[in-house]
Amino acid sequence: MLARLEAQPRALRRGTIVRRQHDRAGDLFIVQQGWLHSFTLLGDGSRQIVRLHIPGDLIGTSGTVQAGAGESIACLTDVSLCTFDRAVLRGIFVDHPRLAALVYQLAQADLAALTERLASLGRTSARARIAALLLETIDRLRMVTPDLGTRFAFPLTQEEIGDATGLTAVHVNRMIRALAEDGLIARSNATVTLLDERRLARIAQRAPRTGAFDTGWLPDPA
Amino acid sequence: MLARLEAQPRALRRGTIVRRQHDRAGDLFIVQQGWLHSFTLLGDGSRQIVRLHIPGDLIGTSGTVQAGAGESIACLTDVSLCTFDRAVLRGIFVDHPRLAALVYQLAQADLAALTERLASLGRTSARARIAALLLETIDRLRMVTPDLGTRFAFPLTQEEIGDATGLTAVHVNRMIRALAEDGLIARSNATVTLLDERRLARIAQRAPRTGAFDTGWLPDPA
DNA sequence: CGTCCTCTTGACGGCTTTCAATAAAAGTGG
DNA sequence: CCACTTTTATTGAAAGCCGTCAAGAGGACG
Repeated sequence: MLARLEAQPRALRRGTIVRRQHDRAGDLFIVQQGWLHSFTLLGDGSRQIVRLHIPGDLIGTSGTVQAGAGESIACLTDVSLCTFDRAVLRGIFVDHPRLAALVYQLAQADLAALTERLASLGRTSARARIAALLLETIDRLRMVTPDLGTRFAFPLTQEEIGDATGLTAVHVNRMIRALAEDGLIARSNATVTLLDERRLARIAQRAPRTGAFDTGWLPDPA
Repeated sequence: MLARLEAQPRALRRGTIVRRQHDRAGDLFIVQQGWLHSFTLLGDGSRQIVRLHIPGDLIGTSGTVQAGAGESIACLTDVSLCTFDRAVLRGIFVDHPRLAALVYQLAQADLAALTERLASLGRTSARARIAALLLETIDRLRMVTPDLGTRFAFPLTQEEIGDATGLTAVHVNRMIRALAEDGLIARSNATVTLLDERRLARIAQRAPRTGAFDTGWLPDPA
């Protein structure tokens, strides 16, 4: 069933807008390669990046509630994307209850991530927000690549980092630079190395991570 | 099926903590009366209120992903709460696919709400955040009470409003007071009246609201 | 009737934004 | 592979929004 969803990938260039806020949005996507971000535009034109998407993510699910998408989705890098209609979701809910419950768990995981980001934007300093963004990102990458070290590609401009953390690009620059001077991170090209995750976590005011998905309550495999 | 979930309500006093962050959390709740809020505590002790819960809400769903709850839940007023085990959810996914899809839509609606709040905290002023909180609240109340006017009970202290909007209680006071002086809202006791929703929406930098739930893709009723 | 919580107000300081200018890097077309 | 353009990164100075600190008033509750 899952394999069927990942048929016919589509190739998209960096900068491509996959979906625009308020578009009719019946499609879902699975990211096969590359990074994307979903974002909202406010009345004054400012942008808030809500979520980063990496390979393996199921995205575009907001179209399952209301016909109009609540957020835009765009490519941060060149991307390979698999598309399917939300009618396929119906089939999953009808014929594959365990898989449906897993999809539900994905939504709950997204909620948990947004919860954490909300606390970061609402209650922590610029320095803390950037540390939190880096830690969240490496954590997510490690779910896909468990043997990932402390170094990873991070294809965001400082302006995009600002839009993700609620800061200006100028201040992002100062804070990143300060983190580097303090020996907490190192940068080269679009790659970041976390030199002291323990201390970064403290700076980010991070609550201790909880473990893996709990599949105990799920329906039995069909 | 739904009626079965709302059996045996439990009465809780204002201030009661229903669930604590990192607790084992297998239960779900449906709010029958009263308001609650879910929140996270950060490393430095500051609090971020993530979500307000009103009668009709299905809450505590984060426990369906990981054994440890990611957020705490507490009562803002005296509350009447219906509890059921998440094993019941399994039954829904197996035997009631349409209902399961509706539960999934609820999670997506929560995601959309959090998305909007994230943009509010990340990209708007103190004045805008408070306007946004009031508008979001009245919109949600209207989903349950369509004939609600412009006046509603709002049982949050200014400190709690601050924790919801990422501001200090002192500054919340100044902004609320300013909104009242500008003829945008009126207050008495724990009740708020929105005097000019159009202008409030502009101040809040709000994206235009999208319509009702789209149930077109859902499985047919059993 | 006292205590605690909540609301209110003023002064001051700091973190972040804004404005502006330059350097460096990346992308483009010849 | 080289000019040229556009994007991105970097740095400084000044202003502003919001936080912190402090103190007092009003209400709720026991």
